[in-house]
Amino acid sequence: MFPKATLERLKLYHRLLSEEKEEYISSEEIGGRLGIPPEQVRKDLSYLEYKGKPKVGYHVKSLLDELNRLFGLDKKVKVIIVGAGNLGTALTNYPGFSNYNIEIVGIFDKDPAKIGKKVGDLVVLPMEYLERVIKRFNVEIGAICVPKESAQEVANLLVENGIKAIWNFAPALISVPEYVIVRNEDITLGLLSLKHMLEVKNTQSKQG
Amino acid sequence: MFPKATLERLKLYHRLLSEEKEEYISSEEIGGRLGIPPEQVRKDLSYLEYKGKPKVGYHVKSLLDELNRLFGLDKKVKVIIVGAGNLGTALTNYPGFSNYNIEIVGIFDKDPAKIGKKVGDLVVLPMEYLERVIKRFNVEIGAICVPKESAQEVANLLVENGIKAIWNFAPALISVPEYVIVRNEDITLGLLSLKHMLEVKNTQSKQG
DNA sequence: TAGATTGTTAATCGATTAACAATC
DNA sequence: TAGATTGTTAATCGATTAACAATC
Repeated sequence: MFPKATLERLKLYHRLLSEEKEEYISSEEIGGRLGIPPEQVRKDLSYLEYKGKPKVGYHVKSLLDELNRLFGLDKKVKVIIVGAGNLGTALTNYPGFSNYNIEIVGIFDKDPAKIGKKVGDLVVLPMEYLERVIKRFNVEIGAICVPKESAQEVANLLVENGIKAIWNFAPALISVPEYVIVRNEDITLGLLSLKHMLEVKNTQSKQG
Repeated sequence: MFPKATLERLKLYHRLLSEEKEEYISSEEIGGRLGIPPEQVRKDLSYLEYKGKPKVGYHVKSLLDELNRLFGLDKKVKVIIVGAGNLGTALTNYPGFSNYNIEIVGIFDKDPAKIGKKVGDLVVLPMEYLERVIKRFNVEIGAICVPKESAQEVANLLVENGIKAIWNFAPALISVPEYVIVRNEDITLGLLSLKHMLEVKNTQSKQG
């Protein structure tokens, strides 16, 4: 397939194109807005089936369609969320997901105080309902929004019940069988990057 | 300095070492747990001042100290959060931040219904207090937890008030002067990765 | 000492950049 | 047609891997 780095940039192009109002866009324009050299943009897009038009640029809608297909956005995917704390609630209520053709069909918690509470259109269910909901709605993705101490336990439960991919928001390493996809969204890693950049900048300004 | 890819892995080593109970750890062990070849681990660690001991491995505490210094975790940094919705609340209440030597000193919202509400030990303040809090506490990082429509507006406000780094949780591109550091935590990009991996796996299993 | 593990140099691989040809 | 922009090939650069020397 294409380079890992290219895939990362294709995600950025996708976001940019989703908000683009013009009919055509050039590699110069895309690159300029994202801070990426236009040659790189063209190279990246050359991996796709869709071809741009010399002198005109890339047809936004066609290119977006191609990227949607690539990212599987043309197929609906069901998601459940485990953990009805602030993060799980934020995720459930996130307004942008409809654009990505995913549907949140359940939110779970083990805390009796949270069970029965309404979160958006959903009602927080006890963990015992996990299996039923996964099977009934054919859920493919499970999001882990529990404290890191319970992350592995929840991961095991999701795997046992046939979930295909885990979206892990807990700042913890989880181990799963190799056939299960894991995507980690550990904000503490982001924080390390930020602090590092601040640190580098501070020491540079002292030296320079 | 060292490669960008190395820095990313150093963050993973940092997280792993923070939870390690043994006194020494080998590159084999680190790599095994993170799915990284041990040669790569040694190469990465060779960029640091700290040296491991042949036949013994790396002294966990010393290595962690070195990484803490590298990431600027030995210096306290103040953070404010703009947006007191579920995400801003989740971030404010996040229990792990004390380990990273950051302190959340304020949470802001423009919604009168949210102002005055308690979030952890803090009280949600109106936007007018932003400047005062930033100056008073010498705040370096501002986290944007508002809907994407307001993200740029908030970013401008933060920049005007002298914030050094922006931690952007809104799924939007924001533009800031080049001297301001931006770290984007756009979960919609993570979602694209997940859907792509599912898509690839599904088409592979159909073909294979 | 022998053996295990780190550290480093060289070789390979992959990604980016530059140059230019193709094309509308 | 001339000019602008894409697409592609080749050259460069950077990161990973392999091999092995250093060392406790």
